[in-house]
Amino acid sequence: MSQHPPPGTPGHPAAVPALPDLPEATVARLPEYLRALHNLAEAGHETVSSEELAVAAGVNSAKLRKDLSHLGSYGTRGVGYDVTLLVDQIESVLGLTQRRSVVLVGLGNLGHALAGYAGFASRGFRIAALFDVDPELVGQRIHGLTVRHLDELPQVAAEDPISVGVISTPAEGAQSVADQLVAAGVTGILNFAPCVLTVPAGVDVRKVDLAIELQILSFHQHRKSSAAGPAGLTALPGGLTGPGTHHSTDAAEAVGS
Amino acid sequence: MSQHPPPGTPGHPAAVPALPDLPEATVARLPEYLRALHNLAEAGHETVSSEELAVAAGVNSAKLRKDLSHLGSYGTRGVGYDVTLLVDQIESVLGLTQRRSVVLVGLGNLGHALAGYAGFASRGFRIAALFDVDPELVGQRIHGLTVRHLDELPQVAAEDPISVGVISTPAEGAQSVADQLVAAGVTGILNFAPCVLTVPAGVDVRKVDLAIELQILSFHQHRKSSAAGPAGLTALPGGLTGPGTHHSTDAAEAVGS
DNA sequence: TGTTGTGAAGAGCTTCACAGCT
DNA sequence: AGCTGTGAAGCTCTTCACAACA
Repeated sequence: MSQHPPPGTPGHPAAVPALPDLPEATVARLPEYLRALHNLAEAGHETVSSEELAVAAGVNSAKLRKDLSHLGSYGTRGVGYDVTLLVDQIESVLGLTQRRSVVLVGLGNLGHALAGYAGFASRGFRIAALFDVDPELVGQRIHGLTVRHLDELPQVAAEDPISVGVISTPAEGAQSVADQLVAAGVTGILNFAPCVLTVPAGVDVRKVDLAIELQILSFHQHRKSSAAGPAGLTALPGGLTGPGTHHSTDAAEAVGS
Repeated sequence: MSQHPPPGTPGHPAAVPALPDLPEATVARLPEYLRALHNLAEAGHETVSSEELAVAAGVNSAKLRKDLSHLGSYGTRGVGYDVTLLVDQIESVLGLTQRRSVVLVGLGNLGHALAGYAGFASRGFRIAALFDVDPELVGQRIHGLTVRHLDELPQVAAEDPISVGVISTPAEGAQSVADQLVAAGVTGILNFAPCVLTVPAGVDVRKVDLAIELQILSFHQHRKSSAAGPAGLTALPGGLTGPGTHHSTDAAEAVGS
C-alpha cells in the first residue's frame, strides 16, 4: 500500500522525516488506539498484543496491525507492542506533542457545555478564547474564561495562532463565522451547526451533527422492525461468543473491561 | 449491520415493500439531503436539479443521483426532482414518519445542553425521559422535564417503547448504562462518552467524540505545517465566498509551484 | 435541449492467510 | 511456540461518461 501514486509533481527531496501519508480511515482510528493505550498504561501494562489492543479499541486485530504498520510500526514479533513507545509514536504522528490552541464560537446551550468539557483541555488542547456576538453573553465568565466579542478574533489570532475553531452557533450564523475564522488564518474547523460550510481549499472541516446521527439510527430501527416480520424475533442471543460474529452492528463479546 | 442474517439462503421471494437495502454511506447522507430539501421548500422551490441539491448538501451531483436512485428515484429527466415528493420519500425511508422516543442518560454539562437542543425535538424525535444516578440531579427540572433515577428506566421503557438511548455520562459509567438500556429493549444507542461500548448483535451504536475530532484535525494541521515547509505560506486566496470551493481536507491543489 | 439514471472503471478500505522474525 | 507485518483477494464507495428520456 501507500504505493506513491507518482502525481505530476517532481519528486520530493526524499529524506522525509515522518510523514507516512496515512490513509484517512487509519487517521480516524488512531485517537481511539491512543485512548485505549492510555488506559492500558494506567493499568500497568508494558506491552500489548494486537489482539488485546484491538479489543480495547473496538476493531479487529488485522485492521489494527495494518494501521500501525503504516506508521512504521514499533512492534516485536512474538511479543507485541511496547505501550509507551506506541503512545509516543501515535502522539507524534497526530501532532499532539505541541500544544494546540482552540477557540470556541457560540456560547449558547451547546457551546457552554463544550467550554466546560474536560476532554477539551486534556491531551494537548487548550481553549484560547470564547467568542459570541450576543451582548448578553459578551463579558460573561464561563468556566474561567471571559466571553469576548467575535470582532476581537483577529487580535486574538494574531497574538497566538489558532489551530482549530469550533463553531457552536445556530445554523444561520455559521457560514459567516467560518469566513471570519478563515480570514483570521484558522485552517481547521469543527462544526456543530446543522449546515454545510463552504471554505477554501486547504481548510479542514469536520462536522458533528446530533440530528443526523439520530436519523441514521432511526433508519436502522425502521429497517429492523420492518424486516423482522414473521420469524420470531431473535431476541438477544444469550451467548454468541463466537469471535467471528459478523458485526451485525457491533461485536458482542463479553469483555469484562 | 445485519445485512443478510442467513447467508446461504436461496433467493428472496422478492415482493419487498420498500426495503431497498441501501448502502450505509448513502444512509448517512440522506439526512443531509433532507435538511437541504427542507430549506429549499421553505425558499419556495418546487423542483430542484441534482446539481443544485448537491451543492446545497455539500456533495457532488453524481453521488447524489446515485444515492437517490437507490431509493427508487422520483426525478424527471430534463426537469429535476419534485421537492416535496422527495422529502416524503426520504422521510419514509428513514422511518421519520413515526414519532420516535429518545431517552437521555447523564445530565452533566453535555447532557444538560443536549436536553435543550432544539434539533432534538424537531423532525420526529421526542425526548421521553431524562435519567441520571446523581442524587443532586434526580428530581431537578431541566428544560421542562424532570430528571428521574436510572433505576426507573425499565418502567419508562415498558410504558413507551424507546427508540434511541443517548449516553452522555462519564466514560466509567457508560458501559453499565448501555447494558441497562439494552436490557430495557433499546436497540439504538448514541454514545457521547469517550469509550468503546460492547453490545449484543442487533443493537446499533453510533459514537460522537469531541476529542477524537480534535485529534483528527490536529493531524491535518500537523501535516500541513510539516509539508508546507519553506514555501512562504500561501496565505488565503482572497475571495472565500466563491462557490467553487469544495470541501476541504485537500490542500495542495492550485499550488502553482 | 436539459437532466436523470446507470454500467463500468477507479480508488480506497477491510479481511484473509501466511511468511518471517523473536 | 507466539505474534507481527504484509501481499493479495474481496468488498464498498466514488467518479466518470453517456444512453435514455421528458
